[in-house]
This record gives sequence, C-alpha cells and structure tokens, in this order.
Amino acid sequence: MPNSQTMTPLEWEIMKLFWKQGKTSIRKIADKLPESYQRAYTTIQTYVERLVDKGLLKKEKKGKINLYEPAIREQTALHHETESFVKRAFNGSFSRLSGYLIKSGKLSEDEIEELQLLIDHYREKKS
Amino acid sequence: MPNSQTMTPLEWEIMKLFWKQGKTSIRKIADKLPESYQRAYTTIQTYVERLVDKGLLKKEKKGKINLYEPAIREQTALHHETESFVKRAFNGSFSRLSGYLIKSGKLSEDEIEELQLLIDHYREKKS
DNA sequence: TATTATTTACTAAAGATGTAGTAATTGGAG
DNA sequence: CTCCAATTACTACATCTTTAGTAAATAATA
Repeated sequence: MPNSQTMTPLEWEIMKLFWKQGKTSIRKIADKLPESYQRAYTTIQTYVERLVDKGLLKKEKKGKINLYEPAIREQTALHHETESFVKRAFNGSFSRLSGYLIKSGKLSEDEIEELQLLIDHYREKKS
Repeated sequence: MPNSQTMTPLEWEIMKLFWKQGKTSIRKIADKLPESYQRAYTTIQTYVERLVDKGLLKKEKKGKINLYEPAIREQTALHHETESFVKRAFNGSFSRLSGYLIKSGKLSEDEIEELQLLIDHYREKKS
C-alpha cells in the first residue's frame, strides 16, 4: 500500500495540481498554487520532496532537472481521506455522514436533485 | 468564534466522550477511551488542557478538583470539521462529496434507502 | 564565453503534536 | 490523624509540520 496518512491542506493543494497537470516541475506547481497557498519556492520544494517520501509522488530525473508526478490516483487518495475522515467524525458510518449532509442544509435544491438522479441511476444498475 | 482548527483523532475521541458524558473529570475520560486510544493518564491530561486552550472545553474548579465540559456543541464541531474536509478534498462542494459517496459503493443498499427517505422527507417539508 | 538566473540538495528553526514524567498537593482508608 | 493513592500543575522531549535560507550546480542569455 502506497500510503495512508492524511494530507494537510497545502499537500492536498499540491497534489491536486499534479493530478491536473501530470508530470511536471516544482516551478510549475509553485506558480499555479492559488494565492492563499503561495509560499516561497523552496517551501514548495520541501513539500514536494516530502510527498515523494510519503509515496504520493514519483520523482524522475530528466537530464539534470527533476520532474514529479502522482504515484497514486486522485480517486484512491479521495478514498483514503474520506475513509479516515468518516472514521474520525462519524464513527465510520457513511450513512451518518449522508444523513448529516441532507439535514445540515448544506445541499442546495439542485444538489439534492442531483443526488436523487444518482440514486436512481444506482438503482437501475442494481436491478 | 470558538475555534476552527481541525481536531486530531485522539482529540476527537476525547471530545466525543465529553459530549456523551457532559461535565466530568479527566479520570473518567481516560478510563472510557477505547483501547486503541489508551494513553498514560497525564497524556490525556495534556490533551484535555490543550483542548481548553483551543476553546473546545471549559474548565471549572469544583472545590479542589477540576471538571471539564464541552464549550462547543457536537453539531457545531461536526459542521466545522466537515466543512473543512469538504473544502480540502472536494473543493468545497458538498454535492461532489455526496456523489462520491453513492458512486464509491461506500453506501449499502439499506443506507441508500435511508438516504432516499431523508430526501423524501426533506422534500415534503419544502413543499 | 562570461554573467545572471534558476534549480537542486541540504540545512535550519519555530511551532504543533504525541507522549509522559515529576513534585507538590489533596483525597481517602484505617 | 497518618499514610498511601490520586490529582494537579508543570516540565520535558522527540517527532512532525511549516516555513524558508544557502551553497553548489546547471541553464539561459548577452
């Protein structure tokens, strides 16, 4: 298993860019980070190297320059993170989370509509 | 605003006990923690005091003994945590999370049924 | 090619987290 | 009241996280 620890916000942000960009350089990532995540170039460098250590990125030397790319798919990471979040906050119950989502008023009309469609779709496949 | 940072697993576990027990002592909490979260009494003490510092618990001296109780409701904490998780992992979109839950197969038949009921219920109230 | 800019590798330091020990005080059992 | 147990307050310390600087190597440009 590649890894399992939970990522910090900045780590996420960096990974998201890698998932979007594919194989790329630290410079590219550093430049594309949203404002609130802007940091010194070497700070991003540190993060990226640590993500390599954690097994979330692969490092590759192209000539003398370093390129990095995801070592794990976004879906997989999402699984891990969601799982660990639900475990902590909702005692591991996904349905409790779902219930919370609906009751919390966090979903708009449209989003609930969308959910309904997903459920319908899911059921169709099942039957 | 009481606070906003995200809690660590052990912090959650402790807070959950306080939410269940109400005003109580460190000893009670330390004893009731599930096995995998058992720590030295003074470790729990440290955590509890830090939770006070973070504004998540209130401390009260009853005679010479310290009692603690939640300074924030479970619902509120859940809101904060879910919000920050969704922001990180799902770009802040609750419906993306919902969609993920359904498609991921994380929900059982029954849970989806339950979700359907919640949706129905929600719609009834709306109309 | 000489000079400037960028990148890499390494180091560092402050703050947070995880874990717990100790001294002093207070509480409880005889 | 005396002695043992529990609690409180404080301290300690390793590790992880966040942030970035610096020196050396490499690339780009005049």
